Amino acid sequence: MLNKTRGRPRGNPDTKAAIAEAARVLFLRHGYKGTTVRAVAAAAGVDQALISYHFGSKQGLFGESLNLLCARPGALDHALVGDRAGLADRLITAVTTLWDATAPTENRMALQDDDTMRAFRDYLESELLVRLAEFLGGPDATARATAAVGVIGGLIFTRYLNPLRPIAALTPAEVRRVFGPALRAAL
Amino acid sequence: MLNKTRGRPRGNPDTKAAIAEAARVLFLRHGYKGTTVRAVAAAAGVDQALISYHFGSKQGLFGESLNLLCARPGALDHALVGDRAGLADRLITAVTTLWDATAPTENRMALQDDDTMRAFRDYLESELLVRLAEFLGGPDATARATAAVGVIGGLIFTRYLNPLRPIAALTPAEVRRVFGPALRAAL
DNA sequence: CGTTTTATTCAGCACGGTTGAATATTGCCC
DNA sequence: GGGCAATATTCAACCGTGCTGAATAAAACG
Repeated sequence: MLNKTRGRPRGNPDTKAAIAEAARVLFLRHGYKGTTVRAVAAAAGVDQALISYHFGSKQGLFGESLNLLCARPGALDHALVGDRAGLADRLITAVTTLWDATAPTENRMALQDDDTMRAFRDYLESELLVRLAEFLGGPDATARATAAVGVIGGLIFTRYLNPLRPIAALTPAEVRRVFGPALRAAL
Repeated sequence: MLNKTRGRPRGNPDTKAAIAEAARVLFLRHGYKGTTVRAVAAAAGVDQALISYHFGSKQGLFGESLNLLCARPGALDHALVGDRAGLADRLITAVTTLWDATAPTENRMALQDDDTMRAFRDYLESELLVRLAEFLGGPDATARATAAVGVIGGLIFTRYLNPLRPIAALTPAEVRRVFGPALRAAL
């Protein structure tokens, strides 16, 4: 696209990382649909085709550049150790700290397109739910984990994805107080 | 597209309604992104251009063909009369019957449309929340109503808007059993 | 050194939403 | 009732998007 000579470049620049970084910024700012492959390529100073080459598809780019952030594996891990009594509070705290950090108020609505939803869903379903059930143990572990995921999903939805003013305005401590009983009941 | 003579057709066929109906079916079956304007036009037996003409845009079509179903006002009203003990169950039942009816089993769609989200949010915020707080009464009525809306929002989100398989697969009775404790705790 | 592998640009395809022009029908007004 | 604007429709084309295959140049490896 831009007169950079064809063929492999000199040195070994980590172009893939550069693309991923540019993509991360743009995805957070404009959402999935609002970010074109060409725009990412331009921001990274490379040709559009490189994205397909390195990441296979726009989906792949999205996953590799953002999943680390949103569905950061192990982000909730330290909530899943310790006593059962404090579990609910630890989970809520983990959720609020994680999301309050990654989504700085303005850019929350950008996470509303369907591909983000899918990534998020997969995370809740195959990561959080099974881990929780594992941690809980017992006969109705799955049912209780399901209920808990429902409550946590509700928190994330009503506070971050489609923020209701009264819920988004709460401080983390208030969130704990408001959602705590429900989550404890679910577990 | 198909050799139908150009210009205005005979009689006054309600083509706009036909398009909306075809769109409703396809949107429910394939979701927003998976439904092309051309496909809707073909299903309705008209030219693609007509949908821009009648609805302005694909978004507009989406809104007009589906919004009526989701934001049905007063749908939860009869849950808000009666004793406090059965309130949680009545609310959950109202939600499941309402949404199970509008989205035929398998193909729950992802409502990622901005306008739909906003309408839904406004409904939860200014209808359900204040009504609930009113019904509950007492000093911390608002806090408890907020928590309840969070739980209900979680149910709707994880079962209908962005359906997690384990939750979407539950029967209404199971939903009551799983979400009941959390909602009762919130109230 | 020669060969294979890898990283890159370039040109272009296929598809999706939208638009402007052409055209036929209805509905209104005198 | 006849003329004329408004309306509803098709057709053809545009522009942006994600993606792909060919060409090419540097690196990696023997």
